[in-house]
Amino acid sequence: MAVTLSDVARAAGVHPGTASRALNPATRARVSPATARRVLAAANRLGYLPNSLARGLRTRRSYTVGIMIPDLTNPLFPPIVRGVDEVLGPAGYSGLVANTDNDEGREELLFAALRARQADGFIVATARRHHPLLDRMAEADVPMVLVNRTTDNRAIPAVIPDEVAGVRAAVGHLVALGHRRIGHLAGPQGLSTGHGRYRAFLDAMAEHGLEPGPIAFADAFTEAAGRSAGQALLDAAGPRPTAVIAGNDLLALGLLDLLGDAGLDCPGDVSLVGFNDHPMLSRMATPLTSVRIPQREIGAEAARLLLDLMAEPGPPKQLLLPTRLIDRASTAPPAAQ
Amino acid sequence: MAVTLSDVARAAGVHPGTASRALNPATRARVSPATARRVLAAANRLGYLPNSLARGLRTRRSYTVGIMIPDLTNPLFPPIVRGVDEVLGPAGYSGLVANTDNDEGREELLFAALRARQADGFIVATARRHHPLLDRMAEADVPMVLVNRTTDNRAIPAVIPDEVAGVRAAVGHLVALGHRRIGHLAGPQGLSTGHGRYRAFLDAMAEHGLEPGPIAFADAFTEAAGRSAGQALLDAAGPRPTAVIAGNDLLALGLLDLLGDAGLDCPGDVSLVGFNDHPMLSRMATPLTSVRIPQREIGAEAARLLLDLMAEPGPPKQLLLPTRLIDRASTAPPAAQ
DNA sequence: CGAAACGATGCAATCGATTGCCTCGACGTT
DNA sequence: AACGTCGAGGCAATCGATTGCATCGTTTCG
Repeated sequence: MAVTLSDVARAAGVHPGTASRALNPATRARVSPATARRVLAAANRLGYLPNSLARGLRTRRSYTVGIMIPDLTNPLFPPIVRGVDEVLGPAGYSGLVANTDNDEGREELLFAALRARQADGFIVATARRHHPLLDRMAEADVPMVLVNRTTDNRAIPAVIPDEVAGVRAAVGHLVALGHRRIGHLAGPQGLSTGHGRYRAFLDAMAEHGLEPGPIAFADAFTEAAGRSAGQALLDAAGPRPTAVIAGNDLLALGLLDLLGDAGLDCPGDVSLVGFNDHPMLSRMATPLTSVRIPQREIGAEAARLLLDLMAEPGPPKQLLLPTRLIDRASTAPPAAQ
Repeated sequence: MAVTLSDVARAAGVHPGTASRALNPATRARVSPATARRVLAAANRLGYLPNSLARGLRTRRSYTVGIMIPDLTNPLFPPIVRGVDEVLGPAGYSGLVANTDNDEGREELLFAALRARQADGFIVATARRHHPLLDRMAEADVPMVLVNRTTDNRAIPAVIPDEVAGVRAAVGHLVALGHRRIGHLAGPQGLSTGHGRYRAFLDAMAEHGLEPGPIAFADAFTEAAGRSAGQALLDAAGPRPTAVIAGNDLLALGLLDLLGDAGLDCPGDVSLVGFNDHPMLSRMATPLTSVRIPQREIGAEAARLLLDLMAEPGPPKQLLLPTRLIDRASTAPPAAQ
C-alpha cells in the first residue's frame, strides 16, 4: 500500500541502509552527492513518507509530546496549546492533547496511555501543589514542563505568569483610586495559582500598610464556586469592602452576579478585578478589569524549555512571565462615605 | 529501561507469543486460564505498558486519529474536540489535534505529518466547499469525517448542524416579532456554513412570502470582517433593515460595534441574531440572540461514525444535528414606523 | 489399543527504519 | 609493486509486539 524505504531504495538502485542515510540530513554526508540526489529524487517521485512508528521503534523517540490540559473548553488553555504547537511543530514534534477533566483517575490513565505511546516529554497544565504523580514522574526523569500552574516540588521546571506582580498591580491600582478596604475572593488553595495570588494579595496589602479586607476561598475556578464563596465574602463581619480582587475571571463573574442580585452596583458600590483576561471581557455588560497573562508565550517558552530538556537533561528552571493589568469599567473610585 | 513483553513472559515463565495472547482480551481464549492469570499478574507486578509503536508497526494501526482544526482559540472548536475525545478515548484511540490556521500550506503539511504517523483516520473541521486535498484523500479511501463544515463533494461523510432549521427558526422568530425587512450578514461563501446559511436565509424568507432585505458577504468569520461587510450592509440602497441575521456570532459582534458607532440601538433600531451561541453571549452588554449548535454531540457523533468507518468502510453518511434558537435581548419588535 | 482430534504453547517471520560493522575498490605513498 | 588509507555503500541485527504455523501431549472414540 504505502511507499516504504525499500521501495525508494529499489527505485534508486541502492540498499535500504544507504537510502536511509541519504534521506536523513544528519547522515547525508556519508553517501556520495550523486547517490543522495538519486535517492531524494526517487523519494519525491514515489511520494515517500517515512513511517514514524518504525522510526520511533528503532530510535526510541516518538517525536510526540503529551499536553495535559484540565479543560480545553476553558479559554485560558487553547492559546497555551497554540504556543506550544508553534514551537514544537517546526522542531518536528507533534503535541497530543489530553483532557483530564480535573479528574485524578483520568489523569493517571491518560499519562499511562501517553507513556505507552512513547511520548518523549510532557507539557502539564494540570499541576496541583501536592501532586504525587508528577513527583514520581520527576523521579523517573521524564522530561516535562509545567505551564500556568506549578507544584510545591521545585524540582520540576515550570513556566508561569508572575502572579505577584499581577496582584501587586491590581492592589496598586485600587489603592490609587482611593480604596482602603479591599477583599479577596481567593481561588482553590490546592492550586499554585489560587494560593500564589492569595499570598501575593496579603503581601501587596502589607506593602501599602493596609489591613486585608474580608477573604473567602472558592473550591474551584468556576462561576458557581465564585457565587458561593462570594456570598461568604459579602456576609463576612465588618463593613463591606469597596473593592474585591478575584482569583480569576470566572470567580469575578460569579461575584458580579451576586452583586446584581443584592442590588449593588459594580463599580459604584464595589470595584472588581479579575485575573487571566478572558477574551470577551471588554464586551461584557460591566467590562471587567483583569490581569492579562501571556498565554501564548507561556506555551511557547514551555515548549522551548522542553525541547532543551529532551535534548539533554538540565537543572529545573522556573520561568516567570510578565503580566499586565487591563483597566476597564469594573474599577472606579469608592463612593464617598 | 521500560518493561517489555519479553520481560513479562520471562517473569511468567512463558513464551512472548503466549504472553501476547494472554494480554489481548480478543485472543485470551487461546491460552489456558491458569496461564492467562499468571501472565496478567506478572504484567501488573512489573507495571507493563505495551509499546504502541511496536504494536502499531506490526498491526498497521496506530490507534491515532488526526483532528484538523482551523483555529483552536475559536471557542466553537474545543467542545467539538472534547466530544471527539469522549468517544475515541474509551475505544482506545488518541486524537492528535492540529491547528491549520486556515492556511492551506500548513494544512497540507499537517496532513502529511499525520499520515507519516500512520493516523488511522481523520476528523476534519477545516473543510472548504471546494477542497481538492480532501477529494484526493477520499479517493485514497482514507477514513475521515467532516465536522461543522462540509464540502460540496458528498462522497465524504460529515456531521454538521442543521443550518436550514436554525436559520428558519431565526427568521420565524423575527417575523413573529413583526419584522418584514430582514437583512443577512453572510459568512464566506467558500465555506459550507457561510453558503448554507445564506441559502437557508433566502429559502426561509421565501417561505414567509418576504423579499430578502439587504445582504452583504463577509470574507471571514471574524469581528473585523463583520465590521467591514456590516458597513456595506448598512450602506445598501433602500430603507434600513429592522433586523439582521448574521452568519455567526463574531460577524454579529462586528455589526453590533458598527451600530453603536452609528448611534443606532440594538434591538431598538435593529434586531440582531447570531449563530453558534458563543459561550459568553448572555453576559454581553447586549445579550445576543443566537442559534445554538450541539458542538459536543457533533464531535461525539463524528467520532462514532469514524470508528465505524475504520472498522469497515461503508457508504458516506451525512448527519444533521438539531440546532436551537436561544432568545436573548438583541431581538425585539421593530420600532413603530 | 491405536489413531484422530484438539487444546495449549512454542517458534520464527514480520512490520519499516536505523546503524555499527564490514567489504570493496580507488587512490596515494614509498 | 605492494601496502595503507579512505570513502562509499552493502549487510544484518535490532527495536517490541503480533500471528500463522508447527509441535507436543492429552483426550476421545472406534
